[in-house]
Order: sequence, then C-alpha cells, then structure tokens
Amino acid sequence: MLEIQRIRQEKEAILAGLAKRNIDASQTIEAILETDQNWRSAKTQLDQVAAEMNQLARTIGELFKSGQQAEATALKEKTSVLKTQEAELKVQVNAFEESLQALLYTLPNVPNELVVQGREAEDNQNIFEAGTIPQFGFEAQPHWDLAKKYKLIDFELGVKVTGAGFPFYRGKGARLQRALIQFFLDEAIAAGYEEFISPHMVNEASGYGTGQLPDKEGQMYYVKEDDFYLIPTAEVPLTNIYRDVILPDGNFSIKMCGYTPCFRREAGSYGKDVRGLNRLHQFDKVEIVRVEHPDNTAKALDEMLEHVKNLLDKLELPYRILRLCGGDMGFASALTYDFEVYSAAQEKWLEVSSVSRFDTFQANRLKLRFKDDKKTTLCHTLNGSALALPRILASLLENHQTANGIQIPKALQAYTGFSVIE
RNA sequence: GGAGAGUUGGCAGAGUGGUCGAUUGCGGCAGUCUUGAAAACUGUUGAACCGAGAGGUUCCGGGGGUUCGAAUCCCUCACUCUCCGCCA
Repeated sequence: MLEIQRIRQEKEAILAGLAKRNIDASQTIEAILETDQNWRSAKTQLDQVAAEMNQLARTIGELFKSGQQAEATALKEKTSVLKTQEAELKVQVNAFEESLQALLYTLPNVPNELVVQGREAEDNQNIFEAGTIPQFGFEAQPHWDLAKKYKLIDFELGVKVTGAGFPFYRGKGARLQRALIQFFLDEAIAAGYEEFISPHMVNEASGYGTGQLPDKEGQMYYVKEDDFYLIPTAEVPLTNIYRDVILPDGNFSIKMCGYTPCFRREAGSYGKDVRGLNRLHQFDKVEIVRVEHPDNTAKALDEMLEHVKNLLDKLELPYRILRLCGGDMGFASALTYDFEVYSAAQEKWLEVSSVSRFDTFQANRLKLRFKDDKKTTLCHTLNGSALALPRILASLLENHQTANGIQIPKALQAYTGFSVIE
C-alpha cells in the first residue's frame, strides 16, 4: 500500500511510475486526494467538537462535585446538540476513511527507476546469463517422461489421492527432493539467514499484511471452519513475524529463511504450461526474506541475487536473469528479478526464482517501522525464492540426463547419497 | 468437545464511572557519585492523526450500547490461558 503522504507530495512521479505498469492511475489518484481532503476537513471538525464535549464534561463533573446541581443540569442540556454533531461527523469521517482505504488498496507499488515500461514477458530485460546449455547425442526427454522412467514422481497417484497438481515423489525422487531442501537451507544459513519452521496456515490479518488479501483470496486455499489460509509461500508467515513491530533503532538487518510447502489454487491454468512439474498446487520452496533499513535495500537485493546465482552455479544449471518490465511485475513489488533455467529437453526457459524489493509497500500494511531519532520510519522488505523445488527438479532431470541415467551435480551428492539415478 | 479465568504501555502488573494515556516494578535512555564499572540516587521513557505553531483528537483485544462523562457498567465477536476429555 502506498503511503498517503507520498501521494500528496509526489503525485506526478507516482503517475509516471505506474505508467510503466501500463496503468493510468490519474483518476484513482484524484479520487484519493479528494477523499483525503474531505477526510481531513471532517476530521478537524470532529476533533473540535470532541474537544468541546470533553471540556463540557469536565466542567459538569466539577459542578456536580461542588454541589451546583442546577448549573450542571443546565449545561447538560447543551451537550445534546454537540452530541448529534459528533455522531454525524463520526459517520462522515469513517465513511471517508473506508473509501480512502479501499482506493489505496487498488494501487500497486511504484516501479523502481530501473524498471522499463512493458506489457508482457517479451519486454523483460535480460541482464545476465551463465552456464552452458547441454548438447545431447540423443533425443532428450522431458522431465515427466524421465520421472516415470526412473520412478521418481507419480502424478497419477497424486490424482488418485488428492487431485491434479499434487504429485507423489518416491524413492530417489523423494530423496532428491529432500536433498535439495537441505542444500538450499544450508546455503541460506551459511549466508547469514536465520532458519524458521513456520506455520503452514495463517490468519486473515497475515494475509492482509503481505498483500494476498484483499482481492487475491481466490489464489489461496481457505479453511472455512477456522478462518485460516494455507500459505502460498513462506513469505507470508516470515514477513508477518514483523507485523505491528517497531524496531528500537535504525541499526538492523534482518535475514530470515524457511522451507515450507506452498499451496496455490492456480485457478484457470491449463495446457502444456502445467504439464509435469511446471505448475503445481502444492510444491516445496525455500524462501529468503529480509527486513532492511531503506539505505541498505539496494545492497541487500544484490546480495540476494548473488546468493541465488551461487545456488544455480552449484547445481550446474544454465540460467539467465531477467529484470521484469512494469507490466510483468507483481502488485507489491518495486523491482523484481526472475531467474530462469533453460531446459534443453522442453526447449524453454523455466522460472525458478523471483527476487523482489518491496520498499515500504509491504511495511506500510504491516506497520513495520523503526525508531530513528524519535521519529518512526517504515522499514523496507525484500524476498526471494532460494529456491523453488519443482522446476529445479525438472531442469536437473532434463539438463543432467544421459543415455544411461541422470547425473547428480557434485554439490548435491553429499545430500542425496548417490551420484547418478539409473 | 465440556467447565472456568483472562485480554491494560517494551515486559510484569495496579486501576470498577469523573482531572487516567493511565499507580508501581523491571527494562531502556540521560545524569549524579566513581579512575572505570556495579550499586545507590535523580530525571526521563507508548503509538497514530489534524495543525505552520500553540495546541487538539484518538487508542486500555475488535465492534456496538448506556452516560454530561467509560480502561471501569451492558451487549456482542475474536483471541489467550487453566482444568477435564480426546489424541500425535
């Protein structure tokens, strides 16, 4: 959520920024400013009336105490007019406040200056590439065939027990999955992130805190009896640790990581994009989350990018980094880098990580601030996948396949306990 | 699931209708003392909003009500804890 003070002060810059998302927010901004103006004027009146009421009540109290019943009763009569006024103003103030809030919720974050205007994936900027795309002397198979051939993943069994998008991993497939989780966590911990095992369900307030609510409830699984949401990412429980928190000073850098399963309804998706592991309703992910002083955000983002690069290097996967264009960025993000691994078998790039800075957008909703010379200032939040498992598993299988089996990257062998799947 | 107790400032914990944004203790900060530290003592220490400022308003789990006046009384919802039951 954008800060109202910022909208008051930097209207033009915000409009220009949102234009990069192909959004013309001028009407919304005007409505916000008008509602804000109305709210402030009603609020000022309400405050005045309330002040008078308080004064009167005090006077009446003193009169009663000193036994001046008649005077007190006379004054009491005067309060009824003020009371009516106060009630009316309260209704107004609340109404303005609500519509202001609703309007503010509709505005996405303002893109960083590095972000270019664009509509879709093609407009994203390719800023980095590494690794070599493997050449096979045979016809490379997609991961769903490999998974079947080596009995690593059973999609049909998942359909039987739950439904599409809920696969079983079995045998070496399960082992590989567990190895990856352990590997990612160990790397994150070595990079200074504190590990958390979080709840896999969150309450409504947490959904609002990170921006899944309102509006995107359709993307989350919902447990009606208890009013809980299954987490779509560890970002939600980890970031919400700092909901309603004021850090004591500006000297902080909070680095958290956590492995969780992630649950996403993914309503409306179909076709080859969802084949195999490409898109699931339940998948595993190690997430890194940071809470930073605004001055440190750029550096933190760089560190996170380096961290993810390192993971992919160690997994010996060919990848590229895209800086997302305005139209392709998430609602809350100010700047997002996607990591994509090339799969020579599917002959396409698979998104395996998304690293973003949100600046104050999440912090404003979370009310996450720090004290700075008696002032309270909003913190910055960042997060990134490091990494999401299914597409990593897919690209490991596809890129490291040989005619006789699948080679496990060296860095992973200590975790899997085997070096080849045959 | 049954029964009961509770929700107050960073924490602990008073406060049952009037000057209470709230006693006190701990913690934090500043100071006195000290070569320094500890101890002791003194002072200070919540947040949000409106306002150029002076100042004002709001917040004692959320919402509503009674009253001139509510942390305090009533209604309602949520959450937490304890005991019993069930259970990994």
